[in-house]
Amino acid sequence: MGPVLARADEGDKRSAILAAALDLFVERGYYGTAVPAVAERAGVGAGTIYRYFKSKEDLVNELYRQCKAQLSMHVLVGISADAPPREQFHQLWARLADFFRRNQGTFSFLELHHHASYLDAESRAMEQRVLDLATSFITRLQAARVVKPISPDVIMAIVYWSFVGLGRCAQEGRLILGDENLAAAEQCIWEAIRL
Amino acid sequence: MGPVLARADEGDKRSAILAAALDLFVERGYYGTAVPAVAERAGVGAGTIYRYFKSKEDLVNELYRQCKAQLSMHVLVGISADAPPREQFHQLWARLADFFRRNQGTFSFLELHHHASYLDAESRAMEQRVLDLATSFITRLQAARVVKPISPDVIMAIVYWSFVGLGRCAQEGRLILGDENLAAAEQCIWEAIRL
Amino acid sequence: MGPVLARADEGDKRSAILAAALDLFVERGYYGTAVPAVAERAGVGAGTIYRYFKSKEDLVNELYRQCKAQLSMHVLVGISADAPPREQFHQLWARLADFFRRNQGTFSFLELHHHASYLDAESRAMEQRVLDLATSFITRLQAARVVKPISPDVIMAIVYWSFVGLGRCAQEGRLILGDENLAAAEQCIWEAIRL
Amino acid sequence: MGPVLARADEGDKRSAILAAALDLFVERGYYGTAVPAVAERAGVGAGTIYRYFKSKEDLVNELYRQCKAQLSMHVLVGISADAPPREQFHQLWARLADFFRRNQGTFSFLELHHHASYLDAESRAMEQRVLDLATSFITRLQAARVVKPISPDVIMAIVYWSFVGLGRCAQEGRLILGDENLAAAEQCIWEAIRL
DNA sequence: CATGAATGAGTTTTCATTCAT
DNA sequence: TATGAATGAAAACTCATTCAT
Repeated sequence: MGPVLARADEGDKRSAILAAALDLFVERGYYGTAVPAVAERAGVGAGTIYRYFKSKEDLVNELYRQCKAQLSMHVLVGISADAPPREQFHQLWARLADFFRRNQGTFSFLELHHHASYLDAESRAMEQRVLDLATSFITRLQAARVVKPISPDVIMAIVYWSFVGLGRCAQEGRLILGDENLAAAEQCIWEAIRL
Repeated sequence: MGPVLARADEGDKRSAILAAALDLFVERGYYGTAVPAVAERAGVGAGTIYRYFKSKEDLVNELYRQCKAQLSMHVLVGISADAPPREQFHQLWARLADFFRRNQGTFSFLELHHHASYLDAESRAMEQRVLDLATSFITRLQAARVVKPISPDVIMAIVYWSFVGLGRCAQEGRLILGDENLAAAEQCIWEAIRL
Repeated sequence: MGPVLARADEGDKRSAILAAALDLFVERGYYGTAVPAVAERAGVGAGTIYRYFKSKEDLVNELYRQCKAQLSMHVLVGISADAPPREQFHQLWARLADFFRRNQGTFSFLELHHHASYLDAESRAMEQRVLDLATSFITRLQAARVVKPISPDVIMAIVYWSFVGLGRCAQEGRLILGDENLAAAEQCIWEAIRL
Repeated sequence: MGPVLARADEGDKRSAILAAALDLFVERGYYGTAVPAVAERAGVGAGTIYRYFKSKEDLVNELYRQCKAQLSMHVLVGISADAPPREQFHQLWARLADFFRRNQGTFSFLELHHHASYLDAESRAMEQRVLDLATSFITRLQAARVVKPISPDVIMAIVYWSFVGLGRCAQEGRLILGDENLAAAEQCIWEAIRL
């Protein structure tokens, strides 16, 4: 077996561990999840996890960073900055919805592990970078006088956490996050923030 | 002394345990909090907790129900149903803010333990009752044609979770939840939901 | 209330505790029985037990001695020494059976706590006294050349433990310890030991 | 090395735990024996016991079944069914004595844990199988008109429990279970049951 | 590299005993 | 005298981590 395949295998194993950890951390929380349980679901030996991650804490932090990067890539990067503001907001909302539909686990994980005590400096730093990205997006719309000239954090909280709330309702089965509800919510939130 | 003081002492100890558990569950989560740690912070022996609560799970459920009741009492009960709709919404928002300011721990606890796997049937039932109360409040405003005629759950998610997001930003220090920001957010959310 | 009644009450309480302990020790064993459980079944406060007994170990030892005394009084004392030997043996057997029928709990307790590690010197001494009594009874029959001239302990083991075995079978429901089986067993054991 | 040695090691550890548990359960009883004490005597870590046994209850049940199987194999299986009845009984008695001499702990354990509340259905079932085996042995001798035609359970109780009693006396040091006493007791019990 | 048996510190929970009332 | 709430030491059991294979 050549080194290419070997590296692919390595990647596979690492990914399998991260995927298994994601599922279990969402289901049972960080402290509620045993490392051997992650190993079993990933189909690897318990010791193998320690080849790829220094500790359980390291694992959850790596996972957090990966998920955060995925979310911000998917949602924030590449929105057409020269489209009309309402269209930009529509794109943002649609990307959030798309990400949620395709990566419910990732979304739940991020939300449940928000600001948890075991997140390290690097994870906090990455969180800050994403926040900065989001803030600059809002500030641009405010500068164009299409979004209310209030604290960008207030705008951000409203947009992001409203969506989180909708996601939770959907997961609890109290709401179907179909096109209709998504469109209605989008319009609500737009009216909330537009000038 | 008489039984009055004795009962007060009993209540004191029970309350001390609940208060200590609230703090620690918010800081470290349910699985991350050891029962002796709760005991120590409450200033009682570890065994004493089991006089008042059947198990750690029982403790977290009792706490959940107490907090949920407190929140819904404070926020939903007693809003003047005959005031103008905008005024009713203002009262709701002000009560949320007031509750948050005075019971940040309670608020965080409820939000972190939302739909956790260790919540029992009774806690779920209480949650449902509070949801029903909130839904009927929204439905009334929709019937009066002052709130958008979309799924009440969407309205509820937007109002409640926007506030949760603001609370989180405040706790992380990214936002000061003063009168100005609160008023701005209130106006945003009103514009989000009003017809 | 006069001292007479008070003392009667005291006796009642002590007896209630001993009776409760007997039941529970038989059901769950010494280590398997909690002192508060004894208190509850006896209808007294947990602390009260420590007015009458120095410790759990003291309680089980007092109980052991009381039961042992009861058994030996009932079975060994007062057998007509001048009756024919077969009649003496019949009396012994009938008394054992009678005691078992009327005090199954006491009988089981004695048998289960035979030579347990928590029995103290006094209890062992009482056990020895009862053994001596039994031995002298057997030796007398051997001197009269009606019982086999072998070690009295062998005779004793056969008589007493055969009866214990019958009692156990009865308690497990595999045998009804009625007149018929008792008479049959008596005749067997007599033939076992008679010269 | 190969899997053969590996498996032998596994078996060694499991056996060490069972042997340690046997000793301690005999000395202090089930509830009186702490799992870490078993671990220490077995020379393994406390957690290791839970690799081999699901719980303390599982451990005691496995041990019970193993001991019961050993006893019945040793005593009941392979008695020459075509030897003269008195010789068959002699073989039985000699096997009991031999088993006792070589496995005092096993014998005591079985006797102390007879019908204990923590024995599970499988253990009870195995006990029943052994009882059935013994009953059929007795019934055969009764059919041949060499043993008294009374309830086989009475016969069994007399034979087995007399031996138990002798074993106890020996363990307490009140009796030496040498050839002489064994032969005397054997003759007694034979006279007890023979027609 | 990968494994999973082994471990002991840490978890939840129980209980013998004390002591304020 | 009687109580039962309070306690902390010790129980059963779990799990992050290591290491021999």
